[in-house]
Amino acid sequence: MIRKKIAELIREAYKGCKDKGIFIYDADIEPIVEIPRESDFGDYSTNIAFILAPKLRKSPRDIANVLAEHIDSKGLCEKIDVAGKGFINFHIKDTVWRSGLKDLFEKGIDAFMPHIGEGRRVLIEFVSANPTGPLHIGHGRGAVVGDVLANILSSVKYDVSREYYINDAGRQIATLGESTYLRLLEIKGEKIDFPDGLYKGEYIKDIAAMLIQMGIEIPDKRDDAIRFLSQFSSNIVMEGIKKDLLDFGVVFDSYFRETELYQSGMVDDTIEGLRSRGIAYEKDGALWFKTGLFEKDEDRVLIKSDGEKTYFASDIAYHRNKIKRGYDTLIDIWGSDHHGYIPRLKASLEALGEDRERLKVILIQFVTLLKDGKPIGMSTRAGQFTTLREVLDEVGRDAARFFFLMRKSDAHLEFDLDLAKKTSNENPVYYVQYANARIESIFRNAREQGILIKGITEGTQQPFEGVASGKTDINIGLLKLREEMDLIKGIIHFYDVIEGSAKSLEPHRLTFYLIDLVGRFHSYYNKARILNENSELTAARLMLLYVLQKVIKYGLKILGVSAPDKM
RNA sequence: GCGCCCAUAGCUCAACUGGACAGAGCGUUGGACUACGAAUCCAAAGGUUGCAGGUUCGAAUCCUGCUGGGCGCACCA
Repeated sequence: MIRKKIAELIREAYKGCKDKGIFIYDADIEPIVEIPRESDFGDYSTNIAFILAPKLRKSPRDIANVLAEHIDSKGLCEKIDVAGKGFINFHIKDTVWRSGLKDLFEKGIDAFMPHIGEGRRVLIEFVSANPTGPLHIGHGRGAVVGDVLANILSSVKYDVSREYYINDAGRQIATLGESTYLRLLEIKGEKIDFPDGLYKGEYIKDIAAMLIQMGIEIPDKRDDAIRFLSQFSSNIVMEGIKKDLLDFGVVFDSYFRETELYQSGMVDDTIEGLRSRGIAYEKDGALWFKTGLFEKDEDRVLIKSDGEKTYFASDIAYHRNKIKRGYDTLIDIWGSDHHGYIPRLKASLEALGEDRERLKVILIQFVTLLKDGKPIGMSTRAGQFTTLREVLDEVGRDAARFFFLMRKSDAHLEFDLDLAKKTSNENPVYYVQYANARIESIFRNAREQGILIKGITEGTQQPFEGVASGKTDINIGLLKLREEMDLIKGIIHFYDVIEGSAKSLEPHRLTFYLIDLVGRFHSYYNKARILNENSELTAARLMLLYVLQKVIKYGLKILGVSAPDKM
């Protein structure tokens, strides 16, 4: 909120200088306003003088001085000074921070959310694991990143949909059917030599056993049986996946099936479009896509010489379909091992006459599970992968989600099972949740002490009406400890964090913010008493905690982590 | 061989996308509860940001070349 105003002040000052003929450079400026590391450098700072220096042919320091003189802070700033070689530092008045707090108290958190996504539709496609086996830990990471990103984008008013793409047309499903078939024969007493390339997980045996238990008849002919079992097994597996996701707090708006693309003719249609534009050509009996027209990449096959279409073909059709459904931005969340696929998919969008930048791919790096300080290997083939379900059962949803959000997604993640399980100070999840519980506890004590607090409930705008002294007005001017100011500033930074997180598509920023925010609270708590002899001061401090708790809960809600009142 | 990603305190990671003296947590050492929850707080120690160059007012961040790790490069999915 304040940050934007600072940027505006700089723009105005710049314009003033331009109008006066002090600066002879016509272009508009987009000043970068940041929060300096050192508190001595003020609350906000800009490097605009450095940017302008080469254009104005003056020293940054001179430009900063002139600009600073022309900034009318409109009562926002205590002082504005020029430091270093040309930074302009803004020291915001404490009263401004406090009234920001009061605004949040009176109008609620939502009222000040930046509406940067207004009127824009986003489709986030994630997880999209083939229904051939249970979700493993890597899928879990992608699931959380996608889910939280969707929450973040929603909070800044994007119209967001979550979609799961089911590859149910390819060979993998047939392989699944074949695997089930063999297990079935095995249960019936046949000696089976299980070939490589089939799925060997225990869950296949479970499915086979289930078939027998339910007395389901399968077709006699092997091919028919496998076809039947493919469908049956993948449906069972898909149900399991949905259940895991649900328990993980991830719910999709839609499931899109690859077979639908074929049945509706969208794949053929798309291929025909590419062919007629001369972007697809035949060679060696196959149909190729001219990736080379758009990327430094090899041409790729759309239709194999045996007439079968590749995944690439259906993926193009799928993304075209997404655009047709009216989404402005397409976000795909993939495992990082698919990175090589990005150029050709973007190229295909371009080939279809779309803006390739509409597609944003977020890569999720691998997760290494640690137990007793040692990595646990995982291989789907060998059937000893570590499933999301196991991790969920082991450490719980809150810890699992939080841990996945503690790294930026394109970095490897070491997931320490033992640490995530600990209910101790080493576990950052509890650090944040504890703050909320602590605040709640203070509210409980306040009530017990007879400090009149009217409904600390959502939607009530004046929760502290009639605090002890009988006053309804809260004197926020009493909040002047350094720790109180740090906390207030932290609260107001929330909006910058959300916006930054939404623009960069980086959910982990919110996690770090929350840890930092509650750290400020814990320090404050140890420094000052909330409930004290001075009833006015008590009221002011309770109000501060009230708003703080709202922000913590809001943040945790976005992360999909619970905020228990007692723990 | 070509391409993408990563390398930051003993460990796990940040650093607002090029900003000012590189920050947290864990671990180590020392301190703070007979009033609001010690799942907390305060303090100290800990760094040539893998190496070598370059770009500029300024580089962990951008460019080049190495070293070491991950992943891609199918008429597979």
